[in-house]
Amino acid sequence: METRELRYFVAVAEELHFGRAASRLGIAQPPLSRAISQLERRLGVELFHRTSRAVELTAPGAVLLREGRAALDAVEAAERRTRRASETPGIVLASKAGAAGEILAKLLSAYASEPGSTAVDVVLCRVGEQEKLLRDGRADVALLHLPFDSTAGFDYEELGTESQVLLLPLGHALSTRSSIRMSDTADLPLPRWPSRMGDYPPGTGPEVHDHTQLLQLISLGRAVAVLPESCRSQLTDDIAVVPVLDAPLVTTVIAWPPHSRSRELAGLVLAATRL
Amino acid sequence: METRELRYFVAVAEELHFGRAASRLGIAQPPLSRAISQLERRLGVELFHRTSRAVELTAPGAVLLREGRAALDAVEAAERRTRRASETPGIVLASKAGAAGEILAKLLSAYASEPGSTAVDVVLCRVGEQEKLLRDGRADVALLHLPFDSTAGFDYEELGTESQVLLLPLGHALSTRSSIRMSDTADLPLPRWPSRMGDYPPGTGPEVHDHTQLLQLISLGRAVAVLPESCRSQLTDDIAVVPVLDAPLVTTVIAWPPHSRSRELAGLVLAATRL
DNA sequence: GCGTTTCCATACCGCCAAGGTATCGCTGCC
DNA sequence: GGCAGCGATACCTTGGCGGTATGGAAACGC
Repeated sequence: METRELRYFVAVAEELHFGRAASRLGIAQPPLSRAISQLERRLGVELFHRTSRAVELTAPGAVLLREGRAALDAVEAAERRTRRASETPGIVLASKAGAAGEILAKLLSAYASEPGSTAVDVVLCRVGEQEKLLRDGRADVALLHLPFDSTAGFDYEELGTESQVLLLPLGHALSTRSSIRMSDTADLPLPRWPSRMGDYPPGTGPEVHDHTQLLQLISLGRAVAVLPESCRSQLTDDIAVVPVLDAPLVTTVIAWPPHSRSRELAGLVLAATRL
Repeated sequence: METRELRYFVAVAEELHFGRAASRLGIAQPPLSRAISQLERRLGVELFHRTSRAVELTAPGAVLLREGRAALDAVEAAERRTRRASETPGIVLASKAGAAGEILAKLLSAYASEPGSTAVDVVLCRVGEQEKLLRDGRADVALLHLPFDSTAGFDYEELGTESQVLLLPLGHALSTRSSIRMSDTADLPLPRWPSRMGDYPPGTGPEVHDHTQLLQLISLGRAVAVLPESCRSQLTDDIAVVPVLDAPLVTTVIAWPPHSRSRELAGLVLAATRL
């Protein structure tokens, strides 16, 4: 199977519409139809149920969508990492924007002072995107937060565990409590994280993509949030903090793709575990 | 990058010889030369240092070899799993030949008696090959033994831990001891496992690929081995068993690729953890 | 019920690029 | 210096990829 065929298949599987998929791919619709049926013939598998009115995935088609996306990410990663290996040396670290600020700063300065360390580019991404960056080669290593992010398919080391606190706009009814329980947050406007990635509890409040955004919404009284207590260091004084007694503990981990074991990466991981 | 280009590159990188790589690929040498230099031009990266006498990988070339192999495995896995999804339903489980016999039998019968279970094909492979099978889609799930096999890139559940014993031909000087230490095995002909995969301690004895082979060599007095104690159940009576006090504990785990979460697989894993 | 629209499949054509053969050019060796 | 080994280059042929035009089936409107 060629990556071109896979890209075509994924486009059709995502759009469920040959015309739209074709224009997304920048080709005409007939060659796309042909390419797909050729792929089906070569695999000996029917990938789509199609009537002239609707296109839908078959069960094997769904398998190919899952596996094919992973394969395309792997190919993309190979290409990107090869290019990077020939250009500027250095490591790309992905982290959620606004999260892990303290530990990230400490890690960077600790690693920088090691002998033989290289440059570390930091990519601040949206919540849950670190996995994708790591998978498609845009990043070499990432800071994740269990149990929200998934370490599926990566090697990792745990860096620390912390409890969570509730962030409220100053003056909120609960802001004077010395502690609360998760059940107290049931009716509060907790943020809705993008559902595609990560495993964040669903909220009823506004949709947010990163912590900076979230903190601003809390200040404005439009949201509240349960976050790891290390976020205290970045709070403005118009946000109140209340410990949540029974929130799940959050573990910060440093994760990397299992086959990439460069010396630089090993040094960074070592520096991280020594924090 | 197309998978064809990747396959060509990997062939040349492994052979370090355009002629041999070309014949391995079933094409003539000139198109291969052209394809590689075209790949280099498109990537903007020199992948090989070549003189008319020798071909060797550059640093970025080594990166592409590592990442490219993983990518090709992922593509192959996508293809194979799609084909399998359309044919016979069922799960393919990989296990080392001759190892994990007892736990494997228990697992199969436990899962088979569950409601809604499907057929499980068992692939007995050489030591250390389970990872490769899991990675390229020939298997859906595997039994691994830590700390020898690597779970890198897989999800897994631990099934049990056991200590190790030394297997000796009957009549060997050490066979009457009630226990020994690793240091006592220093001069013994421990087997040499294929070094490509897994993390087995290097031995000085004959080269072996699976446990059946190994047991036979022990009977013949040509080797001794340190194995998990559950192997006792398969021993013939011409092999003596001595506990090794300070050998590393062996953990049997059931592992699967992180993105494949079918209901059947979940059932098998659940049955395994309940053993 | 018939025209219309919407989509995917088919037919046909042109062109690029992949593969083959022949040969060159460099290098190390007898 | 002749020769053998090996990668690069030159040149040709062709398969297949992409494009346009069109067919044909299904839903929809009036």
